[in-house]
Amino acid sequence: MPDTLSQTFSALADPTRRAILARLRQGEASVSQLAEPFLGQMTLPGVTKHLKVLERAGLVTKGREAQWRPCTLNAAPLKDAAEWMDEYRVFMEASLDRLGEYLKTVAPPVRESTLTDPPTSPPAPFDDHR
Amino acid sequence: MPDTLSQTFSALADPTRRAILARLRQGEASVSQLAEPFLGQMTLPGVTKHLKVLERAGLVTKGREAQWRPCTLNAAPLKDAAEWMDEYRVFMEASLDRLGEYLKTVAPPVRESTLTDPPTSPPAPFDDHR
DNA sequence: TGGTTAATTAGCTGATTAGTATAATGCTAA
DNA sequence: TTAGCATTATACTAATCAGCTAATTAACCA
Repeated sequence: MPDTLSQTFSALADPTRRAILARLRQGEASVSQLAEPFLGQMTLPGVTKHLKVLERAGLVTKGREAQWRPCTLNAAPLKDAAEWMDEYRVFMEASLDRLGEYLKTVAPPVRESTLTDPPTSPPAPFDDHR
Repeated sequence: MPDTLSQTFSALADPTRRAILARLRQGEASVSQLAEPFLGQMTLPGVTKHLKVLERAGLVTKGREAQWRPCTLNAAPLKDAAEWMDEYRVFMEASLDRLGEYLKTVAPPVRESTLTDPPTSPPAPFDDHR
């Protein structure tokens, strides 16, 4: 019984599923419409399974229209994921700063604009064990 | 051979691993320090495995300090994930707007501040198949 | 040298996942 | 009522994952 956030991240951890979500940004689509780009590499039941994962994660909602199941994007669960990530925003910058420092030691500076700020998160000392 | 983004999301799809990352925001920590909060529910080798997943995803770097392996957070891979999510920002809002609309039909409005804007992404019509 | 601590490896189990092929369901239209 | 399309269900395989115990490596200290 995985928590919601894990289910969301898990659903996103597959390129086929991410492509389906990207396709749904352009609007509703039926299952076979969604499957069409993948039918070279995957069968229709395969796509159905991926859709079920997205559905379980609440990222896709399936309607009914005669024999079609128009699927729509529901990005609400992404909100939680994005909020979780926001906590790491400052560390993303810090990592890039570190990367910048590293590059400066390897290659001559190539006229970067703003790489001058002090590191945003001073590393805490490693206080041995216990 | 999963792509980088899938590896990142996959690594995040576990509460233990997310807790480890959260812990590392406060600075370096040894493996046993990281394991300590989980030792009630999990053994040390279990934590080592989770750390290996995080390491493979590039989210954690392990150093050497005598018999300890001080682990540090590397949030750089999160940058890509965050950028991927940014494409869905507008749809997160749209979902919330839809939620707001729905709530308005169910309960009397409870003095919400700004819930007045038109939907940010007009739903595209479902053009049957083909 | 031997003992202790930190961490990993190896080998196992059970659960989950991604994929397949084929069969079944449900709807529309002739 | 039957044919045909869209979708899902079933049943199977192979691979991966999360967890365990027990054993091993590696470093320190006395």
